[in-house]
Amino acid sequence: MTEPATARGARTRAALLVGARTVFERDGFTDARIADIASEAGCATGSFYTYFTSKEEILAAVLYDAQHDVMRPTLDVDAPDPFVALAEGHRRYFENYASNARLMLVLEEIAALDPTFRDVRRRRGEALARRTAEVIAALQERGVADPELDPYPTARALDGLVSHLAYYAFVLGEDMSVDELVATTNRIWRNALTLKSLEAS
Amino acid sequence: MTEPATARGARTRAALLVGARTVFERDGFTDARIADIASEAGCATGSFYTYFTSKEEILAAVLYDAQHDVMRPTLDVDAPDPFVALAEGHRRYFENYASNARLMLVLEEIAALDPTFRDVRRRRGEALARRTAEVIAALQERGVADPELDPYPTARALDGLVSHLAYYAFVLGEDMSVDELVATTNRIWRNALTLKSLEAS
Amino acid sequence: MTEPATARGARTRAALLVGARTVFERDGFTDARIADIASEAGCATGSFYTYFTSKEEILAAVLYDAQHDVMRPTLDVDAPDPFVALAEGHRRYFENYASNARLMLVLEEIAALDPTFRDVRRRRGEALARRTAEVIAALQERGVADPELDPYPTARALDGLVSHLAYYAFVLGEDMSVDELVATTNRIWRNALTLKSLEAS
Amino acid sequence: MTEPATARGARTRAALLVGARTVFERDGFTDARIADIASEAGCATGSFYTYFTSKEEILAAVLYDAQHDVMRPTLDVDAPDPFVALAEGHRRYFENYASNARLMLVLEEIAALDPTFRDVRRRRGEALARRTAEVIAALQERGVADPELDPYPTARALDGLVSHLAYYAFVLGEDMSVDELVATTNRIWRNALTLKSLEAS
DNA sequence: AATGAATGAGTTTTCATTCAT
DNA sequence: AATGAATGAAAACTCATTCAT
Repeated sequence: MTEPATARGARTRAALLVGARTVFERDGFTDARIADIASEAGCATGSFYTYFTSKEEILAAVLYDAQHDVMRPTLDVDAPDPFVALAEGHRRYFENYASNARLMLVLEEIAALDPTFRDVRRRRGEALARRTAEVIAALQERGVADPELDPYPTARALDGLVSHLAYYAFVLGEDMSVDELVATTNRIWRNALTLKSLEAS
Repeated sequence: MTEPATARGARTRAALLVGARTVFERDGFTDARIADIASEAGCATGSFYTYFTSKEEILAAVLYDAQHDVMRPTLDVDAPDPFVALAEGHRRYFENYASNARLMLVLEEIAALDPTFRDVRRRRGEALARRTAEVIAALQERGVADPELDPYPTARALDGLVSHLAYYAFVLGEDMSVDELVATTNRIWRNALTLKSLEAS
Repeated sequence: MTEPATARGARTRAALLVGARTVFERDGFTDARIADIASEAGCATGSFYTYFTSKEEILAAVLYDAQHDVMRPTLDVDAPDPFVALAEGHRRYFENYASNARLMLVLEEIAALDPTFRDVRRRRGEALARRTAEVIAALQERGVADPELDPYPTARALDGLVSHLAYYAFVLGEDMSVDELVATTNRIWRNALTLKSLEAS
Repeated sequence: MTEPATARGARTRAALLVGARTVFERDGFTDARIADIASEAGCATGSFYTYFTSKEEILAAVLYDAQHDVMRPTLDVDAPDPFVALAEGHRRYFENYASNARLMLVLEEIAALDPTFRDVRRRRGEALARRTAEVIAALQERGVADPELDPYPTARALDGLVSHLAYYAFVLGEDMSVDELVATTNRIWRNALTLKSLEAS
C-alpha cells in the first residue's frame, strides 16, 4: 500500500511481513487473524493498516518475498547432455518448494479462494510452459527430441508433473527424497522427449 | 450423522445434499453458509443439524455423491496396444472432472484447509499410484515398458501429470479440449513408458 | 427487512423499535450504537440484524411510527372564517412536534447526513406545499385571498415559517407556548394572504 | 487554540482552514477525517493539533470565516418604500447562502450534533429577531405596519421563513431562483406587515 | 514547528449453533 | 421432524490522538 517514509516505518513493515509469514504458515490463510499478525510483529492492530489494506495484500507480499514457484528451465546448448541442466533446475525447484512447503499450502488455499490469485497462477503457468516449450522446440531442432510432439501441450504436461510431485511430497507428506524426485522427473522427461530411433541407435 | 428414519426425513436429507452442492459450487467452502444451504434445500436452518453435524460433513457427502476423482487405470492384457485402454480411462477422468469442475475447486479448497481431507487425498493418490504401478510392472513384464523405470514413482509422476492438466484446463480455464488433453497425455505416457529400442525396431 | 413470521419475532421487532426510539432520543443518530438499541430491547446484538439491516433503516421505521411531519392544511369551504381550520391544523402540528421534539432533532441530523433522507424531506415539503397552494388558490377563487400571490411559492414560504418556528421553539428551546405559536402563525398567514381592499371594507 | 508565532505557522494554519473547508464541504462533519484535512492542507496529521484542538474547533473557525448567516435587516427611514431596503438585505442573504450551500448543510449537521453550536444558533436567531423586531416597531410607529402585530414573535416567524426558503432552495435543491425567492419573501413580508386599511386607501 | 508512525479502544457485522414451540 | 428466532463470540476495520525524532 504506502511505502514507509521513515526507517522506523520500514522496520515495522518488515516485521509485519515476517509476522505474517509465521502466522500464515501456522494457521493458513482463512484462520490467520490480522491481530495475530500484528502482535507477532510486535505492533498494534491498527499499524497493520498503515502498510497493507488486507490479508490478501500482505499474503501476496509474503509470497513474492518467498520467491515461490521459481522454475526456469534452461537449455545449455553446448552441453553433451541437455537434460543435466534441466535436472538441475528441477532440483532447485524441489528444494525451494521443500523449504516453503507450508507456504505452498497457503498458496493452494488462496488460489482456491480468490480468483485474482488463480489468475496469477494461470499466467505464471502459461509463462513457464511457454519457456519450457521453447526448450522442447530447440531440442527438436537439434534432432534430440521427438519432432511429433507439440511443444506447448507437452510442456504443460511435463511442468505439471513436476509441481504435482512437489505437492504430494512436501505438502501431503509422501515419502520421497529430493534425489528421488529429481531422478524420477529426469527419467520421465528424458523418455518422454527423446527421439526413440536416436537413442536406440 | 443420523440416517433418516422416515421417507420425509430422507427427502429432506436429499434436498440438503442438492442444496449444498449448489451452494458450494457457487460460493466455495469457506463462503458457504449453513443458512444458505438450508434455504436452498427449502427447509429451516435448524433442520440442517438433524442430518449433518458440520459443513465439512455435508461436503464430504456431496463429494462422495459426485463420484469425483475416479481414475482407474486398466490394462487389457490381450489388446495389441495397451495404451488404448489407458487413454480411455483418461478420457473418462477428464470428462468427469470437466463436469464437476466447480466442485473440484472446492475440493482443492478443503484439502488446503482441512488435514483430514488432505489425508484422504493422500491415501487416494497412493491407491491410484499403486494400481498404476501394477500396470507399469505388467507392461515391463511383457517387455513393452522400459525395465529401468521404478514403477511406483513413475506412476506417481504420470498420475500427477493427468490431474494437473485437468486442474489447469477446467479450473483455471486453460484453453484445451478433452481431445487435446487425452492426446497429450497418451503421447507422453506412451513415450515415457515405452522401451525405446523396441519401438525403434 | 424481513417481516417476522412468528409472534415471538413480532415482539422482538417491536421491542427493537421502542429501544431504538429511546436510544435515538438520548444519543442522537451518530452516537447511537446498535448494541445499545439491542440491549435496550432486551435482546442480543445479533438479533438486531434479523429485522433491520442498518441504523438508517430502523430510524426510518421509528420516524414512520412517530407520524412525524404531519401538517395537512384543510379548507372548510362553508366556514365563515377559513383561517380557523388552518389554525387548528397548525396547533395539531405544533403539539405533535413538541411531543416528538428529540426525534425531530434526530431528523435534522439524519437529513444533514444522508441524501436519501434529504430526498424524502424534499418530496414531503413539495407535497405539503402543493396542498397548501391548493388551499390558497381556493381562497383566491372565493375572493378571500390576494389574487396577486403566486400560490406555490407563497405556500412554500408560509409552510416554512411554521416548521421553522417549531424548530426554534421545541428543539432550540426558544420560550414560546403553543398558543403563542398558533397565534403568531395565524396572524401572519391571515395578513399575508388576505386581500387588503376586502378587509379594509 | 494557539495563535501562530511565526509566518510559517500562520501559513500552515491558513492552509488547514482552507483544507478543512474543502473536506467539510465534500464529506460533511461526521465523515470528515482529521488526516484528510491535514493532507488537503499539505501538512502532516500531527500538525493539525498545533493549531486546533478538535474538529469542532476548526469547523467553528471555518464557519466564522465564511461569514455565514448574515442577515441584517435595515430600515431606511427616509425611503418612500421601506421594503426596498429589506428586500436588498434578503437578496444579499440568499446570495451568500447560495455560495455557501454545502457549508450550510454542515452547519445543520453540527447544530444537530452539538449543543454548543445549537446554542450559538439560538443566540444568533434571537439577536436577528430582536433587530427585525425593532424594524417592525419603527414601521408601526410610522403608521406603516399593523399595530396589532407583536413585533418579536412576528420577527421570529418572518426571519424563519427566509432561512427556511434558503434551505429548501439551496440545500435540498428546490428549483427557485434568487429573484423568485426575493420576490416571494418581499411580497409576504409586505402583506404580513402592512396595515391593510392604509394600503387599501 | 513539523513529521508521520503507532496506538488501541470502539463498533459493526457475520454466522454456526442452540433451543423453545 | 421441522421451524425460525435468539444467541454471542469473533474479527475486521477506523481514526482521533499521542509521541519520538
